[in-house]
Amino acid sequence: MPTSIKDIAKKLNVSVSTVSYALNGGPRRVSSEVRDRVFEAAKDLGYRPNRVAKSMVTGKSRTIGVVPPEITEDVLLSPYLQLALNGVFNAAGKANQDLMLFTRLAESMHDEIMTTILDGRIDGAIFIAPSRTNHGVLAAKELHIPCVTISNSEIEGVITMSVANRTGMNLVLGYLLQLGHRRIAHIAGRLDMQDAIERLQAYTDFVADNRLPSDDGWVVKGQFHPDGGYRAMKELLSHGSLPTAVACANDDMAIGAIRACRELGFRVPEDISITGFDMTTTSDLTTPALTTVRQPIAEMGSAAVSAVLALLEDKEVPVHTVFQPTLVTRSSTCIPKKESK
Amino acid sequence: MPTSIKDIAKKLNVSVSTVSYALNGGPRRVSSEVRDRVFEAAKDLGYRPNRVAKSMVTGKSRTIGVVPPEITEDVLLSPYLQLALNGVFNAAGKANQDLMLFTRLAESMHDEIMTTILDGRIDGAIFIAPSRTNHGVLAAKELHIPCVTISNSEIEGVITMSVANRTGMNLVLGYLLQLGHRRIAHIAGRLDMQDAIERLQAYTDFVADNRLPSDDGWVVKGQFHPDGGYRAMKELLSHGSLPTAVACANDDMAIGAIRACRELGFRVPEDISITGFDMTTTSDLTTPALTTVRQPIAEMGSAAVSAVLALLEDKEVPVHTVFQPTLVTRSSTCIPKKESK
DNA sequence: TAGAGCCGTCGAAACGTTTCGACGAAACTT
DNA sequence: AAGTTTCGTCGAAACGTTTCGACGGCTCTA
Repeated sequence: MPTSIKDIAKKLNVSVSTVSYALNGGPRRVSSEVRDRVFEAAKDLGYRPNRVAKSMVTGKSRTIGVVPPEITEDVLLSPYLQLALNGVFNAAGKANQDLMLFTRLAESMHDEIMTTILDGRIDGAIFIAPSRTNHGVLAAKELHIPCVTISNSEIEGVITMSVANRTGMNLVLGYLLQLGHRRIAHIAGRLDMQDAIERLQAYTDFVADNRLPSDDGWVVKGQFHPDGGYRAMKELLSHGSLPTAVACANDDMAIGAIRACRELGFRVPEDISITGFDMTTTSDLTTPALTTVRQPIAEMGSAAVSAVLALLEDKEVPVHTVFQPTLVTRSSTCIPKKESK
Repeated sequence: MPTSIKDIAKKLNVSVSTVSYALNGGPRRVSSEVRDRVFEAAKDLGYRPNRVAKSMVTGKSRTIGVVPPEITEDVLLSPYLQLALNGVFNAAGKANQDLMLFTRLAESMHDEIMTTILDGRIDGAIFIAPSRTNHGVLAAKELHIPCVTISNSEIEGVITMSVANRTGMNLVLGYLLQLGHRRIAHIAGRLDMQDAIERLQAYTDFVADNRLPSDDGWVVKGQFHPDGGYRAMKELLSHGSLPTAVACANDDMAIGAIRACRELGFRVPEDISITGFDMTTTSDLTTPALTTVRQPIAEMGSAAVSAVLALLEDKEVPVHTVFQPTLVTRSSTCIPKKESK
């Protein structure tokens, strides 16, 4: 039904190849007279090139696949994913690439994923925060498909854009220490994820290195969501020995933690300082606005797109690019009040 | 390079059609013996079906296009778009459809857009909150491509999922009135968008119908972003005659408005009640949490996906589906304090 | 003015599928 | 036992492109 290159050829009594050359300015020259007539006919007939057909012969689609962390209901509501997707989106736009968002990779196994991803619709894929056993990544790697992850779990041989987690954690802990805090607790993330592990480790090391008081109850798991943070904070506050500051492994949990404090009558930051990690768009909407660690996610998204493009051209790409986080001090932290040491 | 159906056929000394029948379980039957051998060979050779080739012959791609409002930097950071995209994403996953996110439709004109969208990669498109002159929508409509909008600007003949804006506004204004407010101001959105217009109109009518006091300075434009809301609120507060409540046309502006109040020393809600619209994920992170109007965006996304799918099967779809909003009362509103009438 | 080289054009193959018409062989009819 | 179905299979066309080899006609150059 839609007009094709053949229709133009027929109408003009020229060959399809000539039409193709004319339309693409393509690898052979065409007389300007014919070229003009081709364009005119194309316009008249309302011709639209069929990208699928083109893809089939060229093997390229000018489309990059994006795979969200683990596909469960409402992933896209995660502020972190929002940030990352936005970064990738902006960069893709600039690079003239569209994005293919995979929706059904959740429960699928290795084989099925390969089938879904590697079906020719995309040139390369970006995995956002895949778990370490993510089948898609493994599949892509195995088949040498251009594939980049925005993540802190390095998977051997997979191009990764990551953030210096330890640095970030040290930044925030150093700041708390400098304010005068010594009794610092930590709400950890999902410990099956590398980020959570690294941030926890940075905390443990920091406490040891600076000979800060520690307490078994001061490390609580919060699963990276607000509710987890909320519960973790309640647990911390019901504990005998109270910290003066709590460093959370991400903003979402910090938000939950603040809510828990408020409910139990603790003021933030006067009674207890709280910090986040990620600098999501939500982190300055809370009261008080969160002191947090900014990950340059937009830049990472952009770098990921560039990396996929470079891989497509068989260029060398460094396996591991580490981005430096920065400290963002806002009002959820202050000098601790003097009291029972 | 990758193995194709032909390789399987060759290896097994059968025809490609037989292999295709075996793999797809149809449309013709294949002896179970051959079928088994085909599957085995497919596995051995690491066969992955090529979706692009399939698309070319079937003309279908099992992919739905999603077009964000107007493509400028950082669209994806908008909480409203996040909500809508999430709704579409969830529904698409359930319907076994992937999503194609268009990144480069911003400055393009009519023709170019048609070329980009209608190039065979998608079966249908969902436009999220397109402006009334959106070229893509017009193009899709013109060419009878399955196309659905999630929007309140009805475009003639285009399937639309919208929210009853007036109802929503009446809900929130009615609530304020019931609390005892009579001096109510409005921060309006971008008046080139239908939502903004309808919400403003609902406000104007409500004020007139209930004979509420009104004031020229009580309707301020806020452009739908937090900064706009912030500036609008400052303007309102610097005005001689103060309202006791401000109904904002969306949550983002309400967030800005709250910040402005705080900076100028007004307490929310004690001195001034503030309401939003949309119930974005951010609306309960503010202090106080926003009283707002919930749009069932997830449902709308889901309905949009279903509609595209139905259109693809040539089913009839109602041109206009209106969803009912609900009032969410939280703590940014309270009874006005008695003072100078 | 003959040979070389370039130019513009054509026809055909290729990409990986799906599906239709054909056709023998086997399985049912009566 | 002859006719009719059904079954499993094959070959080929089709989808809309790109691009390669071929080729005739020009324009150079010597």
